[in-house]
Amino acid sequence: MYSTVDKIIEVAELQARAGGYSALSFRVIAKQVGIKSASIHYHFATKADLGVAIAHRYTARFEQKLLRLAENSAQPSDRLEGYIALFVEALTVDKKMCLCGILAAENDVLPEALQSAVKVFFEVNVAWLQGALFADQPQAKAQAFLVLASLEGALLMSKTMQTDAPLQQVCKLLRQNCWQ
Amino acid sequence: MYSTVDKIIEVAELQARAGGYSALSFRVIAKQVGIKSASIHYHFATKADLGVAIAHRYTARFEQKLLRLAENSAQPSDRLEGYIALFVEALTVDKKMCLCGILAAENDVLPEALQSAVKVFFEVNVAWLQGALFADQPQAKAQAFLVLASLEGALLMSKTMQTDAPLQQVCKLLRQNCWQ
DNA sequence: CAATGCCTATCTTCCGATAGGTAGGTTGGA
DNA sequence: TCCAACCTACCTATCGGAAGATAGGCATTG
Repeated sequence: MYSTVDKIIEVAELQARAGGYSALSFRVIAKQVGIKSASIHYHFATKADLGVAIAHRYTARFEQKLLRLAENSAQPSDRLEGYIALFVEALTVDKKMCLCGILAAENDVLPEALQSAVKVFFEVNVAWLQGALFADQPQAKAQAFLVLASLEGALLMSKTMQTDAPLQQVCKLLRQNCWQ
Repeated sequence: MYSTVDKIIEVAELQARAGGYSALSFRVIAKQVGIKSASIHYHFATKADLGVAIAHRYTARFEQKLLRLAENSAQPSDRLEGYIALFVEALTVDKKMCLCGILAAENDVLPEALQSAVKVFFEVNVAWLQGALFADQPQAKAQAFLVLASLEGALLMSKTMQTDAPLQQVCKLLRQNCWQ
């Protein structure tokens, strides 16, 4: 079904989305995958390599969803709804942070290659929001920043405050204010 | 001048604001303070105790600033400006994250007492924003969530993207949209 | 036969934590 | 006034464990 590499990345991503890069443990990942920790080094030479692989896969998946979203929804408001759903699902279904949100918080102690990978995630999102939601608007980029920042921040707050309220309320205001 | 305890908390806070709770190291803190790592245990029995102490001091300081801000500014728009400045300073002066922003990201792997301390920080901020900025407005709480979430998120993005732009643009939109 | 994909065993380094010691200051009773 | 008891604020030395990483071995597969 899934290759060992895929399983490693999958397990590692869930772990990173709970505790960040520093919470990644080869031994814990190995136990969950059903192999030995030394075997992970066969697929990923260093922990930094594993981190970058997780971020790349996460970003690629996100990009695919954005692509489909733009295809299936012509109206900016529908696209916003779809975009919001990505973050709401992270909280309610996975009950986890956005991977790149949590990695961004650790930025200062991340390997350089991983910092770059996280940066790409944000650039991709901002570019998409700018083009697919706010095209032709004078402050398109600022709007894009606001949508992404408020969703990432609301995710943080909802996790910590143990209630969906921050994310739900932020989404509500985004829907109201984005094109009034 | 400063007591050893104060120095420990100060150094630890800076460390936590760079790499989070898991990046706190008794040995590194001790070296910077000029004592031995075992001595920290005299003041803080466990790492969790130290973490809680940092969060408490951080929240207390923040509360004092909010209090002064409400005293010195009567207009909501002036208060927003002062509130925004707190986050802009964190990025441009300290070049660090908001402590509770970064701790919130690690929420799932934090000691329970520290989770609660971080939660209090958010509650304090939301309550202040709600009362001091959006009093009498129908969606006061939602507005408060949006301001705090977008600032925390923008801080994350600006650190990662290595440019002030996200935070600056988000601030600009907050100023424009909060009471239009 | 060689490459693939795992294994065991082990290394060094770092971690938080503990035990026990000590210098210096404070306090209280004779 | 003096001495003993105690407290404060460190110290040295060490513990057990977990971390990432490496070397080398051993099946399976093409």
